[in-house]
Amino acid sequence: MARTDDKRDADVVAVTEGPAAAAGLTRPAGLDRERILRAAIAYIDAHGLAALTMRRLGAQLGVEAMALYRYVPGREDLLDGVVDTVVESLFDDDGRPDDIHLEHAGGWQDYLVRLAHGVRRIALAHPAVFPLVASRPPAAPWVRPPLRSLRMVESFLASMREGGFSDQAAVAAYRAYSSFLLGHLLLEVTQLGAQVSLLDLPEGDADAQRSTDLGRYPHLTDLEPLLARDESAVEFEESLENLLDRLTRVLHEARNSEDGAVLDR
Amino acid sequence: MARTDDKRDADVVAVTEGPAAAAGLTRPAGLDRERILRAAIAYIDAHGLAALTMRRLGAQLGVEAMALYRYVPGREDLLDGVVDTVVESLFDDDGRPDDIHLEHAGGWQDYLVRLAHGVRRIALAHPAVFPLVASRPPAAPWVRPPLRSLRMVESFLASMREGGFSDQAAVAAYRAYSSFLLGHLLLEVTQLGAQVSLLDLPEGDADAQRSTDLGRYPHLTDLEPLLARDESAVEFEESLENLLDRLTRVLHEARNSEDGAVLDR
DNA sequence: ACCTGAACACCGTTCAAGT
DNA sequence: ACCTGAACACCGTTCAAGT
Repeated sequence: MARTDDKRDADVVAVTEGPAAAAGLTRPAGLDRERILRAAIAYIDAHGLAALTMRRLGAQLGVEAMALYRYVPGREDLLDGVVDTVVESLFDDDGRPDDIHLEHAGGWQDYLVRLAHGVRRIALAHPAVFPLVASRPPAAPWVRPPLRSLRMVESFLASMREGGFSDQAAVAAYRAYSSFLLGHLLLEVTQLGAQVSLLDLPEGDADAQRSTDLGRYPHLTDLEPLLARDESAVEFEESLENLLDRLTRVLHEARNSEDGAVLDR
Repeated sequence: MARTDDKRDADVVAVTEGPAAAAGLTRPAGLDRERILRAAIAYIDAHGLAALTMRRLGAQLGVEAMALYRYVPGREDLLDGVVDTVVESLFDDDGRPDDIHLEHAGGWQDYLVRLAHGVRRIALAHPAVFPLVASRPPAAPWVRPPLRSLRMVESFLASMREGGFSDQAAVAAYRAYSSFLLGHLLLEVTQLGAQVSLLDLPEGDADAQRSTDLGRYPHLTDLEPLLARDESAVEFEESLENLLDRLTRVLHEARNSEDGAVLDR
């Protein structure tokens, strides 16, 4: 479905900044791993992950699919690259004036808040890409949980240690924090996708969804208006605050009773 | 890769209980939506999601791929069925003597603990299937977050209301609980997959992973032994307990100050 | 050096045909 | 009624060939 034979839209990538455009030779060719990755992200954002094929991505770049293999070993590696690009975009301050670099200037609590908001921002900016973050095998599998961005893990651990967390507490904090972030954002992003796919994919059986007989589910029926409300942003802030409170408590308790009864080794 | 031409293993489904096996006619044919779904789950567990194709699933069942379309509208629908089957397996007590039915007998706290353990059990039993739970579009998209099992949402809401939670508090609890559960289990399951894929997919470049130069990541290097420890089970219990404490606090606060300053509407 | 054409082995899915 | 064969449009990927 959704044929687009009538309209050639091979200029999605033309939405670049413009500095290299004046060079003169970067228009149709100038293939490049980074350009391919950016095009892939744009394509996934526009058409969904399932729609991204090597052939279509090639066409989008004005080239045959086979040309991509000069710069990318294969489709799986391409997806890894997409995830890495999106995650790393946290660090190159792309025009965000406020929460500039993710340094640990304002203390660990401020850092965790800024990091959470940063990750949420990229998740909402690329809702169709974000699930990949959770499903791709990690860069360093021995890190539990593995987050694919070692740079982010490193930055996290540094902040917590600077903030006075013991080694064990820093690692425990990393785990609690990353599972909170992943869980919340994945659900939020799935919601976005669900709303879209209702108007998009099934093409007209939106009532088939509503006709799910809720007769057997009185509480669900009853609470539908509350359940349907989108409180994601508020809940995100509340959960984040709660997590910070918990971590702060752990830190203070450890300071008062100055023995290491946390874990062995 | 991983050719298995030498061994015909079309009897994966033969691991059924045995009552209908005595009927005599269920051996090679007897195709059936439920049988197909069970075979699909077994296949994903054994070979991963990416390896599941209609053709291979057909072969597994001793049939051409095209025969499956009599019982399943297509691959996407098949995957939905797989998710639903796995999630609903929570409710048919499949030989678990202890945490029997998910009724709200022991109060809502006991219920939440049993539900969490039940979901964790099926996640760990089908680690390759579980990510689908998070990525498939939900049955009722207007439920936020959408969990694909309306029965589970209904059961959850009933328990909380019985426990004295207001409508708003019950819905808020549902959201906090489901995002905790999803986040934790997804990370845990990803870890499992990462360990497996190291020995499985790349076929010998396990050192390529370790050779990721950690020189630029001093904290990571430093904390490697702690980060590599699998404390999933403990962390799961702790996070769950913490969530329950929080919910209990909310409930009591609401009882003491008997006004509804929670939300508007 | 960089891209293409043709080819290979595989997909999901349809449908007329077999039994 | 239930399954198959052949076919269609599409995949990812390889590789010799073009420029």
